[in-house]
Amino acid sequence: MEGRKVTLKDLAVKAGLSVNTISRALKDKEDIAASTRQMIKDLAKEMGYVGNAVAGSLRSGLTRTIAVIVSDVANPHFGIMVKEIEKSARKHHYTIFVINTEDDYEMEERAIYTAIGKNVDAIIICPSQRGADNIRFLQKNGVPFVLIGRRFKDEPEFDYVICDDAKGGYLATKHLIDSGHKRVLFLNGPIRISSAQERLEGYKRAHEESGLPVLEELIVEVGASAGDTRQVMKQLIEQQTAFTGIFAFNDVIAWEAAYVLSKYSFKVPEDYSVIGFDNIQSRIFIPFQLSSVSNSKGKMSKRAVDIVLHKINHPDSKQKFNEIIDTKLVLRESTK
Amino acid sequence: MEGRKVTLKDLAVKAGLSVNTISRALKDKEDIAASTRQMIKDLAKEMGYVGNAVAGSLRSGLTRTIAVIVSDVANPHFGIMVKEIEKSARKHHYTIFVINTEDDYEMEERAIYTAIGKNVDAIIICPSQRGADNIRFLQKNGVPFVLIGRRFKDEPEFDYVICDDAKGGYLATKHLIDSGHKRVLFLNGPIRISSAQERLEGYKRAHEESGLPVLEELIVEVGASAGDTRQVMKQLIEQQTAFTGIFAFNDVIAWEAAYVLSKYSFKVPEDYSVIGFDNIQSRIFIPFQLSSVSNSKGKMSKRAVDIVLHKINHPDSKQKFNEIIDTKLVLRESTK
DNA sequence: TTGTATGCGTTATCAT
DNA sequence: ATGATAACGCATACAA
Repeated sequence: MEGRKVTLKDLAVKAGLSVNTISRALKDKEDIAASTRQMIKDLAKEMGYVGNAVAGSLRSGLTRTIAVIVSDVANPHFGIMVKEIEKSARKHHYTIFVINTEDDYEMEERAIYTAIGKNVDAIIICPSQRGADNIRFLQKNGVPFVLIGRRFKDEPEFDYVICDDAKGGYLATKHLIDSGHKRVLFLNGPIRISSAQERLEGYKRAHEESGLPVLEELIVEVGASAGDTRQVMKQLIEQQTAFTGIFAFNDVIAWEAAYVLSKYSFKVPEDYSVIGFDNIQSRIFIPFQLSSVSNSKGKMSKRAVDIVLHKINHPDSKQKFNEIIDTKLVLRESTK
Repeated sequence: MEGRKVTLKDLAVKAGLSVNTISRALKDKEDIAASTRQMIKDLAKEMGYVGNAVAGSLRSGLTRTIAVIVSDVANPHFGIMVKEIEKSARKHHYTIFVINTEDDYEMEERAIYTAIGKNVDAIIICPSQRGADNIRFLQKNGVPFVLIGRRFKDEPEFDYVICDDAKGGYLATKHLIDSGHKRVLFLNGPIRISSAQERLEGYKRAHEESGLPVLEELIVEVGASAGDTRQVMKQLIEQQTAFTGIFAFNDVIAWEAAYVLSKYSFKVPEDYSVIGFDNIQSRIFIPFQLSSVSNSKGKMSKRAVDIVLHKINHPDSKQKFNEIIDTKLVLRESTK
């Protein structure tokens, strides 16, 4: 019984009834004889009928589909968020498109066009922040959307869910300082990204509060591409830059930094304390017990779904969503 | 200019032309006056028009959408595959739905229904293997699909792309045996899964070739849920099961095993050699240099996309796709 | 060069 | 209780 998909029409012909009777029987409408309804349902099952949601959506205008646009699902940070978003969306009978942008502006633009073209009911996007035009286009287009993980401070109109990056950066840095580290290296992410800016704020505030100077040579930007951190760390070590603590923008960078240290026969935490951000350890068990900042990706993801669902269901609501999920320190064995 | 999405009709009204003139102008058909075309394009841009691909797909029957159904995107193994699939699909102007099954049979069934209902052009699925009915339904339904990473030996009709699990299991085990390990613990995945069965075959073959006995007490099944491996490892250590080498079904399990060993103050590779499967290290830099078996997830993913595209474009082709991608050993610092 | 009619699969409305 | 018809947005065939 392979080949073309079975349609309502096929069932109608087979049953000798009208398309519309079939449709309503399958939808459990009251005005269809119970016997007819049962007969039709049996037939549908037998013929392997699966409703064409696309056709239906043409009428209703809703596709029950949400686009999730992120840098890279292979990065555990986003992989976890996408998983949580999918799980939450599925509960509400939504399906998700996943599109990666590699944090590239043009890919982001194409992703947005694709999503709109596919008539998604909403978009959850972690913006590349190479510019705001893509997001402005979204806004203008009227598709409900919410930013996740990053925000535009200059664009108060864009709804977002982020974690408390400033607090996270503060906590991590303060922990190192309180443990006696006077020179804390910050391996930060690209500074165009709001979370990098805000974690840096936290880093600075922790220094100021402790009366320590913020040293520009200890604030280094590393790219997202694997291996970049290795390069940077090697150089810092070779030129004997002085530091004893390391705060990394995320766990992946922290791991990589720790690896380089071990290559130079340094021990963590004996010689260097290292702390990351993301707390991926709570999801994937890695034999390097990295201290980190937990940013509740599960909560962020769920909120993002709730927000877009709210916007879908209340198109006229003017409610603003500027949500900041709390962050907290998770100490393991890489700091002392 | 927020609100409803702009349609061809909106443009038509605004331009004082028919819907169809607009449609063809935007598609660069030859029979539209160059001036009109330009005017329409400018208008479309100004009004933020984005074509409704869904409506079009109702006519063409094609949605340019592929469903990717896997256990869990948050697992780096699947995260990497999904990323590669998306990348490859995007090149061909396809968008992907991602649905997680948690390896649950009913969630798998719902995932398949959802995918078919959304009219996807094809499905790439890593089956839960709790039964073959779901896949048989797919087959019956006529949606092009291909299995990825797992296969059904009893169902030669199902196309698949897998890696050479038997060879991988053999290579990993043989490497440990050749290094002098006489008792190799196999922390295997759920045995219902074909890749677990086939890696086990390799494990056994390596033993037989070396004249070593296969000891049932050294073959242990661990669940996918995080923490499961910890439990199992603790028990094995506490009851002083004798082994010096560990071959793990995947890197995540290997990491977790290594962690438990370190908790008991054992050293890797001095006290125990550990080898995993997946070679995630090549993508994510982790400060624990795990030896592993590379299964070319990038290649598998690309082939999976190529195969379903072939099936989409040649609906009448009877070509069978039973592809086995080579595996190879990648030695790092966790074995000796 | 442009407009009109039709159909994709479904559902809502209005008949019968 | 069931059937006929229109409509969703677009693309195609054909008419003007």
